[in-house]
Amino acid sequence: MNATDRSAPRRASIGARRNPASQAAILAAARAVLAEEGYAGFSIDAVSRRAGAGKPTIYRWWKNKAELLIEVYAAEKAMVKAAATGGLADDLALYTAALWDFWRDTPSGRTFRALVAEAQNDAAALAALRDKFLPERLCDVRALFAAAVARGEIGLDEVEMRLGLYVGFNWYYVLTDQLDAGRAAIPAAMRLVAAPLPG
Amino acid sequence: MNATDRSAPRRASIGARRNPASQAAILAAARAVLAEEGYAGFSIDAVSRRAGAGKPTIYRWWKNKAELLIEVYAAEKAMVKAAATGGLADDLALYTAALWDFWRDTPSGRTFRALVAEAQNDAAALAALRDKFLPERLCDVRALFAAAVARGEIGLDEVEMRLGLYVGFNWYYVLTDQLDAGRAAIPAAMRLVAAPLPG
DNA sequence: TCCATAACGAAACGTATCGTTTCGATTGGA
DNA sequence: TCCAATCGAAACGATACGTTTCGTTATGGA
Repeated sequence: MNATDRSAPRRASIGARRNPASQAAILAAARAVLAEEGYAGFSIDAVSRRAGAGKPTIYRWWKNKAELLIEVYAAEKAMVKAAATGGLADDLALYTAALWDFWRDTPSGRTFRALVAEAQNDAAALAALRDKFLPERLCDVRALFAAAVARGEIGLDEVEMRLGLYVGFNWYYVLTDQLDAGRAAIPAAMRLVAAPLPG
Repeated sequence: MNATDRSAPRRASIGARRNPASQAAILAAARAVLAEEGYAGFSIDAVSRRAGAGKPTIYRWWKNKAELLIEVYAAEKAMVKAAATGGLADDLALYTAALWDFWRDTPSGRTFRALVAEAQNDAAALAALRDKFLPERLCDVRALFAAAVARGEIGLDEVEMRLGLYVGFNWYYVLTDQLDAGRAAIPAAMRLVAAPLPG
């Protein structure tokens, strides 16, 4: 039983308004639980215990588990930077390698996997993943594609299809926990994603 | 409460051996629960009630939820046939369209999504998905790639990378419940998956 | 200055799930 | 004949969910 590692700091009420320290403590606890136990151990009860916070406090800040997961992911400062070397394939390969490092070196990979799993449980979580989380996360990649369109490398009407291939490639390897094994395939795969349409 | 829709057939013991009728009833019940409620409602208790079977009987046949899920998927007669028109892109496009129909028209899409979600919960489920379920399901697609290698369309050392792109493309659309919206992108995406490596 | 207001953590609620165990009844094979 | 293994039913203890209640705390408006 190491659920009580953090002796509860016992943040008392600061009056008739929500305590930001509670929110921060809950986010940190959620990140820690995900990092140490993965999605299997990620329960509201566990986060509550770890944060020394009451469950009502959690539900006061987040509607459900999925929303908490999304914010945990977002709180992890996205160190994934979009490169711009001039070729879409190289840009994507650099970006993807950085993303996979990010997934491997932070709790974010596990958070992401938890989010996808939660989305299969709960329709609201799926909607949040598809319509809110994903568009935000794909912003940088979309910019790379847009630049390639501007350079005439690919057609504008091909962006969504290429994006589907790109996103799926990432999802497959992270969801099957094969980021290390699949790493070598990144450059060639990105060359295909960026390749001119044959025919 | 429609959990007791099926009035329990009450299959008594048939002696000192397991009753195949129980296995069949459990599989059918599992399929029905998945079809009607999705992964959220897919609990051992629910399947047990629906099948009119005791939970110990379920655990006598299957080690855990993931194994039951895998067999539910396998029991759905795979109507996805591999085509062979002579070109990898066309073969993949035909196969993928059939697979997506299969996912849409049977409980198999939901079963698959449940399996992926379960794999994020349970390490054993992930191992079963990656090392047992996936290789079996990818057999036909691998044959298409192998034929393309034999024809000289693609290199043998590119198969795994292309397979990663192919599988991920499918996963992304089914896991985000966008099979209908993504359908139009199949042919072009498969042309890329089958395209010669540029550079 | 006073006090209604709202958040706080703790605890317990009822419901649900898991995987296991116990039970009496059933039936084939040794 | 009787042992053995299965059957469905029921209950177990543990855990999780999301909610409610409780006594405490301190702010901010009257």
